[in-house]
Amino acid sequence: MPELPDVQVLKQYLDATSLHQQIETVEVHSQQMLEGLDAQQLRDRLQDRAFAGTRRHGKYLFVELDGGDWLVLHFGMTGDLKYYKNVDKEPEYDQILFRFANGYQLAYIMPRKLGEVRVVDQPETLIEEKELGPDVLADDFDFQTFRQILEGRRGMIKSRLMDQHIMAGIGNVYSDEILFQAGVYPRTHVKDLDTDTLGQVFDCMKEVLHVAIEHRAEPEEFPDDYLTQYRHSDHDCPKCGGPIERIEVAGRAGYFCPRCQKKEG
DNA sequence: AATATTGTTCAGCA
DNA sequence: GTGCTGAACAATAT
Repeated sequence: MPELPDVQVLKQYLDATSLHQQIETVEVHSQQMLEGLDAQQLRDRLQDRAFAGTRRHGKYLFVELDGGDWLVLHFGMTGDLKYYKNVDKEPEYDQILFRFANGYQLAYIMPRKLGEVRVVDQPETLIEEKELGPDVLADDFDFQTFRQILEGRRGMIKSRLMDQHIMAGIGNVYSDEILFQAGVYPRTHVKDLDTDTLGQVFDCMKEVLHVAIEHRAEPEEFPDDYLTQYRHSDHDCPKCGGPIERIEVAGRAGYFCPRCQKKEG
């Protein structure tokens, strides 16, 4: 479930393993995720160059090439990265392989092939093209910004949190966790949230995302009162012990506790 | 064997 | 313009 925290962990992983090594070749097992260029063109753009650094915006990871271009990686719903040397460590569903001069390789893993890989001149090019809102963990994304973005907007808070066009990074799973920690019913309309409650949502958003990153985005390691690791089982609410309910919001399954998340704002 | 997932995009509609 | 719904995309686990 690569949402912001997952992508941030992947960024740290790539930083720790794959920077400043000469790329010998790029092996493309499926072209399906390539956007705007084919396998040969991708190889030509990357060969004999090195990854120089990374940036993240929302759920997108940007990898700077030492020649100036940027590789864009989106992980869809099932994407992952793995850095390894020996064939016995080779992961399944490695759709694109970046082979380095030191014998190691970085695999772009994507079992369900709904991802995106491309090359742009600047991250801003992609951000503008996709019309992405500001990254919710950016330093200048403060409560003022959050409130202004939501001001005058219609619809339900869960939908707006997941709207990449107004703010980027939050998906289905973390929107549920944020609203659970904030004690806000997912279907509450934005216009019905008073300033205090909105502040609560904002604080929980920053908190949940930071905590998730600290725990390497692995739900099993999250604090005991987090909902994420229980959202699929028939587990009771980790805060009050009551039953967890499932609802449809914006065409997706949302999980919440009716006792802890009251319907008024 | 049908169904639920996960994110993005787009068409159609209120 | 805004937002919702449903479909499409892929492939797997249950």
